[in-house]
Parts: sequence; C-alpha cells; structure tokens
Amino acid sequence: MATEEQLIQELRRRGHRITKVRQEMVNILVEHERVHPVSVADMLHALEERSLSVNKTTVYRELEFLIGEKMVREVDLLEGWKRYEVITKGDHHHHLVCTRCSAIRCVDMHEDLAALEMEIGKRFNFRVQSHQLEFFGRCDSCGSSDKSESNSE
Amino acid sequence: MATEEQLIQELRRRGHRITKVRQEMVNILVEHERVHPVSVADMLHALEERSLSVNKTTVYRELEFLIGEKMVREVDLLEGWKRYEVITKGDHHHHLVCTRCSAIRCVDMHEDLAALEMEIGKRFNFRVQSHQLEFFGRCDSCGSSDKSESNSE
DNA sequence: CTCCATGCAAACACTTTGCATCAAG
DNA sequence: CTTGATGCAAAGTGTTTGCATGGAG
Repeated sequence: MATEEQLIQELRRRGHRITKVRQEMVNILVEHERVHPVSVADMLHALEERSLSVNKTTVYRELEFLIGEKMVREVDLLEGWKRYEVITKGDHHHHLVCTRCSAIRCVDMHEDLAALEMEIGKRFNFRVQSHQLEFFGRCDSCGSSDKSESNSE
Repeated sequence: MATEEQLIQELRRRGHRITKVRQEMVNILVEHERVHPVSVADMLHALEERSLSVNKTTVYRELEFLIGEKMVREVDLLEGWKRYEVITKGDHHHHLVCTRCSAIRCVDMHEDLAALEMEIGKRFNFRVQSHQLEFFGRCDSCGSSDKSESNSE
C-alpha cells in the first residue's frame, strides 16, 4: 500500500532531512510491510546486507522518529523485544506466530475487529483508540503434533 | 473462580513446599484475579503491605514457578514490563487500558474470541493455542477529549 | 553555514544467574 | 537431614541518554 517514495516525499514535505540511513530504513520497513514486523536486530542485519553499517542507537532513534511521524507502529509478539511495522491506512492486520518454528504471518481481520471494537464501546463505554491482537499456535507446516518446540526464523 | 486454598492444595499435592512467601503470592494473585494483572512492582508492594519483605529475585522466580505449574500467565500491556494473572479455566478475559489514566479493566469476550479463533483455524489452517488481545483507549471516566495524557494508577 | 542526524560510550530498567544460606517436610 | 526456597550481588539484554562530530539542505 504505502510506497517508499510516498513516505520519503511526505517526510521531505514536512521539512525533514532525507539521509541515506533514513531512506534505507523506510525502504526496509516497506519491504516487510505484509511479511512480518521487523525487530531492531532485523533492521541492523538488513542495513548491513546493504553495506550500510549503522549504529543501533541510530536505528532506535530513527524508529522513534518514524513513530512520531505516525508512519510506523510498535508490535509486541511477546518475544522480549519490540518489532515495528509501517502504518497503512485502511489496512488492519494481525499476526499468527507459530510456537514451534517462530514463523510470523500477517492476516487481515478488519471487519471482525471493527465489530468487536464497536461492541466494546457499547458494552463498557470505552472508546477504543487501538488494540493489539496476536495469535500463537501451530502454523500450517508445523501441524498439530505437540512433539518439539524447535526454532528457525 | 480459583481460590487460594484450591491452588495451595494442588501445589501441596504435587509435592511442592508451601512457604509463607508462596502462600501470600498466590493469595495476592487470586485477589487481583478480575481486577488487573499484577506487575512485579505491584507484587513487591502488596507483600510489603503484609509486612513480608521479599527480594525481587524471589518474586520473579516464584512467578516463573507458578507459570511452570500452569497456574499463572504472563500479560503484556505494552508498558515495558510484564504482568501476571491467575489462569482460571473457562474464563477468557481481556483488558481495556486507558491511555489517559492508565486504568486497567478486565472484560469478558469469550464467545467473540472463540468464534475468531475458529475462523483463523479454517481460513489459514493455523491451530490457535493462545492469543493476546488488549484494547487501548479512553475509559468511561476519562471521556473522549484528547486534552492531556496524565497519569495515576 | 546551520541544524538535524549520527556514532560512541555510558547509563538505564527490567530480568536472570551463581552461589551461599535457610527452612519446609 | 535433605532438598527446594530465598537473599544478595553481579551479570544480561534490550533500550535510552549525553555529548561531540558530521553531513543535508
């Protein structure tokens, strides 16, 4: 949905400087848009692969900056660290996390959640601004056996 | 639902020692069951109030132990630290977190979520084992104004 | 040339580990 | 007594801050 050019353009319009690091980070985030949210470690790796050696502090600060610009959101998959993904208006997806192979899949649950939020509003007089919804279980390829809990990104 | 006695009894049955600390922590967790999940800081406070000065390491270890016993689960409300709550079978609640006053309210969404999980199973061939669902927004008393984002537990 | 962006080291906050001591059963 | 529970200090891990330097516009 969101393209790198659109985002960069908008940042420029808002008067922010477009550096090599900023451009690449936006690019990486966009490339992962519907794949899986990226962790700081993912980001550092991806930058390294592009021959951009960036300090982790810079990564943290840039992500913080993009959150402030309302272009990125934090995602928590109970791993003990944060992940980040591009915010695309109209898109409202969630994640399926496999407890065996750790695979992450994005799924669209827009209508279902809209209904739930409305229900919450009525039932508890609580005006929902956002929510986090993630599912943990066995993905297609890991099946349903309860044997091991091995890993692999 | 779950009573302190039941849990303590079961732990005894499983051959675990019942210490003063263990008993009080179970008690505190049960008392917070439908109120709000407790953080380590909450737990230390509550223990202090009962004139039990416990080391934080012990609190962490005991919570870990109770998780291992399948009596407690971790809850993440995006605060930067973990919370814990008693697992009660048949009860399946979620949380409304006010972004203004930080109040936490437990709400029952059992049927709605059961339907969603089934949907996920069918649509993506993913066998859901658990999920996390939390809503963030304005609670009843904080209304809908966007003015300040002050605090108070 | 002027600030915003960056790197580096140190500080932080929450959590975990190692080891000696204590106490439940 | 025996072994699980506890306290204390230190280490770990992800994240943030302070400050000097660098580069976009």
